[in-house]
Amino acid sequence: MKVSTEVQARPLLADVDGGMCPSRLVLEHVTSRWGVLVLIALLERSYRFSELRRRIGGVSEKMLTQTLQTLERDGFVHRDAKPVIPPRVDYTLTPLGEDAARRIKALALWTESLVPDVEAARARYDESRGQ
Amino acid sequence: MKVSTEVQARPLLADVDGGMCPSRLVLEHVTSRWGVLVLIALLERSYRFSELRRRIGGVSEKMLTQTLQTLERDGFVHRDAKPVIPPRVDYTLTPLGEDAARRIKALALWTESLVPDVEAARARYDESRGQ
DNA sequence: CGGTATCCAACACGATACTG
DNA sequence: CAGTATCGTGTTGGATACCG
Repeated sequence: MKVSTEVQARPLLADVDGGMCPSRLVLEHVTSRWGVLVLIALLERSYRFSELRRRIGGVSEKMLTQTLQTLERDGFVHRDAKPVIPPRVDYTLTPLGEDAARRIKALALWTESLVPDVEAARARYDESRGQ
Repeated sequence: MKVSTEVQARPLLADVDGGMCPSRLVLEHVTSRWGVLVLIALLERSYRFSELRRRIGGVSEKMLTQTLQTLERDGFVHRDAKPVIPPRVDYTLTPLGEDAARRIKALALWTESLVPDVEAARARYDESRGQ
């Protein structure tokens, strides 16, 4: 039996041979530009496609589709396509998605609260060299 | 004085006129590919440039430099350049950076714990259409 | 309505070479 | 050692047009 000579032999989020580690991919999906906004929006209620698009604002159809597909594939979002005319598709969070959304929202709120500090730090940094 | 007519008038992380909102930028910096790894590494101790580069692995000089500069400018990382020959530069977390790093690390750990669920979800998704 | 397909510009990123 | 500068390329993401 191999003795554990190294604690944390594979560092957190380290890449594997050719490509990113799986957890890095998940992290990327839930913190992606539109992924964050989708998760936070769906936390309040379920949305239809175009409704969600208006709710978020500034997202192209392509990117919203792509984001929703990725989140659905990862098991964060449930897609409910009703076979009616005109088509109607509702998106909701799965239990996993709710967990993710709450964490991401907390992070987003913390980030917002941080903005003044960060902008002050940037001003200091820029002034100390830009001048 | 302006009265607050709208609760949540500007949705969380919404973009402003031409460009991303400030908090989105901060979120992007701390969750960026190398930003995450830098913060987590510096949480254990301070590192010199090349030391940090080896510790992380797979990061180019350019990207590490860029990441460190961004994090320094935002006030998450402190850069201590000692005027000696050969040059020696130590990087440490600021108090703000420690806060960020702990949150990011928690998120990363949660993400890792999630990988089996996500991979199972993906397998289900792919099978239900790929076939 | 809820997508898909295609095109294209912008940029992120790595490799390499060079500097203080 | 700790960067900076430059270049080339692959990916990202928006606009547009079309489909069931």
